[in-house]
Amino acid sequence: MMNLMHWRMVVAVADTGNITRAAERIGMTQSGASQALALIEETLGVQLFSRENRQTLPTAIGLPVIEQARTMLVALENIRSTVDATKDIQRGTIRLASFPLVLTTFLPPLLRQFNRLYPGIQVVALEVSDDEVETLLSDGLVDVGVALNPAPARNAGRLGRDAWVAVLPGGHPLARRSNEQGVSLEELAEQPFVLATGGCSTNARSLAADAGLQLLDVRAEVREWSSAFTLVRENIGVTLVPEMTLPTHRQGLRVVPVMPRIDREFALVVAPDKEPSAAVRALLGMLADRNPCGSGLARDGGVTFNTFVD
Amino acid sequence: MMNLMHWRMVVAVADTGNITRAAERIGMTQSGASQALALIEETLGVQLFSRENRQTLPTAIGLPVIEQARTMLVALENIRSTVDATKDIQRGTIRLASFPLVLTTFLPPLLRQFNRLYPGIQVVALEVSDDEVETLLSDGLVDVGVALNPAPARNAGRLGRDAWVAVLPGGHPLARRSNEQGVSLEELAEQPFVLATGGCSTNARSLAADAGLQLLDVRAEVREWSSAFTLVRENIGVTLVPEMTLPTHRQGLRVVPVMPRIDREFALVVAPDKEPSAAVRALLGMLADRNPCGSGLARDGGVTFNTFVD
DNA sequence: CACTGCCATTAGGAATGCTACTGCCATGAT
DNA sequence: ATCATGGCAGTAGCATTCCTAATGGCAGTG
Repeated sequence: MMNLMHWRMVVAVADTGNITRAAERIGMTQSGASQALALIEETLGVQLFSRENRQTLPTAIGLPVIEQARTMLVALENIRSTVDATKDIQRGTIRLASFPLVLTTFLPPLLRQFNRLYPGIQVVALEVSDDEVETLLSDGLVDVGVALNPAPARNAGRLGRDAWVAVLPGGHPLARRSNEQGVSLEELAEQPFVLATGGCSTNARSLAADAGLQLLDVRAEVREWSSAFTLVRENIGVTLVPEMTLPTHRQGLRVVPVMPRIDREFALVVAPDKEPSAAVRALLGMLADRNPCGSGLARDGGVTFNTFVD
Repeated sequence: MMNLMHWRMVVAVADTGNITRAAERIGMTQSGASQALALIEETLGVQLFSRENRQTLPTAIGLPVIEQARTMLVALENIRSTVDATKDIQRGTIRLASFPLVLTTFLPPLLRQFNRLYPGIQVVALEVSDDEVETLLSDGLVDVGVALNPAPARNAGRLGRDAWVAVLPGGHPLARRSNEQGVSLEELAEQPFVLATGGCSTNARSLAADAGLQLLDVRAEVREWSSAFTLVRENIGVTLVPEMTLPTHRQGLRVVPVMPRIDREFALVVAPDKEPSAAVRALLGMLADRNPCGSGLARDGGVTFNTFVD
């Protein structure tokens, strides 16, 4: 009763009204068909067909049973077509370009879940500077990239947003500012400064320049955020970093919001005027699914990686 | 992929997120579960689950497949409950009382089809006179009986109707009557008469009496219809019989309608104020199914029988 | 490091399921 | 009557499937 082949027999007999023809339709012996039927009837304890003289017809109990058997076979057929219809997301490769910050914060959980849902699709993440992403996309060297504040018209999958915050030594005069008041970019630019880039062209210096300012007293320029925090602890200067790069242990540090806020949004984008592959659409679809419901995306920073492999 | 047990595994894994627990839920080894899953995935050529660190979760393709698998299992469960719910029509006996005419005409095809649809139910037919049926019913000696012109209020299954016709020797004066004009009961009652009863108390004599007449010249009284036809052929007299008893070969006979028509309706009835069994309800249900659509009930007379056995 | 939870793999034995063959029954033709 | 035919059931045996038991690998965790 647990063998779907037997139920195929039941349906075939119902269709043909004849065990012998049902058997050859399925490609089996008449004997096997007869046995299959008998086995099912015995297991159910019910006669499903009346063996008439020249035909084998369903009984009153057989009729609804046959209907359910058809349902089972239709479901099986649906499974087959579902699998066939999803051939394009069964295997494949997505080349992804991202700058380090997002690559180590937003992307890991996303790509982890993507890899869970689409284990056949390999995501190759390329760590680049933020200003290289668009070039790679339009050159077709990557399929999807991380963009900052993308144009709304663009087919983008929102990853999240973050704000820049000031990090000061514990004893610094500005460290007494309340979280509500915060500090301004002007105030920060005047302080002895530890410039951290995180490998990004968007950094404290470019932000200041955007605001018509310049950092007046840069005491150090480092690539790693963690290096900057160490230097701030040592009272070398203040720094300005994306909120999400903050370490969990912050002894000796004071984090103060920048006012007015400097926000930016991260999103996955594809090359304009290019049809994304089914795999890429699946990746963007995951973001579309989860963003309306708000986050669900846990922070999971600190991981360094280049490739997600099946 | 053709083994429903495997699909039970798939669903159980989806439910528990854990192959080991799924296995013990179904009462199988972890090893077997793992193999079942692997077999299905291999046959489909698709990975349905991602083996995460501590749980086994469905992939994007797995999700719809699992849904269809559930459909299959639900259908199987429906089959089980259908069978359970029809225990009362799987075996049983119906005692049926009928007078010979209906027993040999309307009932054989009906009971044949009933036996096909409900092979577990034995129908024991009792051949009685028409006036005994109601007694047997109310005494509980039979479950269902054939009635003539039952009250509309009664829970009855219509079998069909027939009309009485006159059968005359070929050279008889009344034999020249057109089918439209027919002959009247009065005219017939005056003729030399062959009285055929068919074992029924409703016969030519009782019909005449109902009309305030009497048969003036009864030359023979026989039980078998066929005997009456022979006697009519021999010019012994005329006779009055139910239409359906007419032989197929009618050489030497002239069949003329009786005007005004004398009709009667046959129906299966149960004892009043008694709840019929499920088996009897099934039998009456068959008549209800077929009567609105008009007949379909082929004539199949001439068979003498008492019992229909599986 | 040991330990645990979870899964895959292997080998072997049991059960299942199919085929080939035979027999039975009813029907219909000769 | 007899035979031929069509359809189903029963049996033996073989091939396959499928399950269990045991082992090993891998990733977290104390």
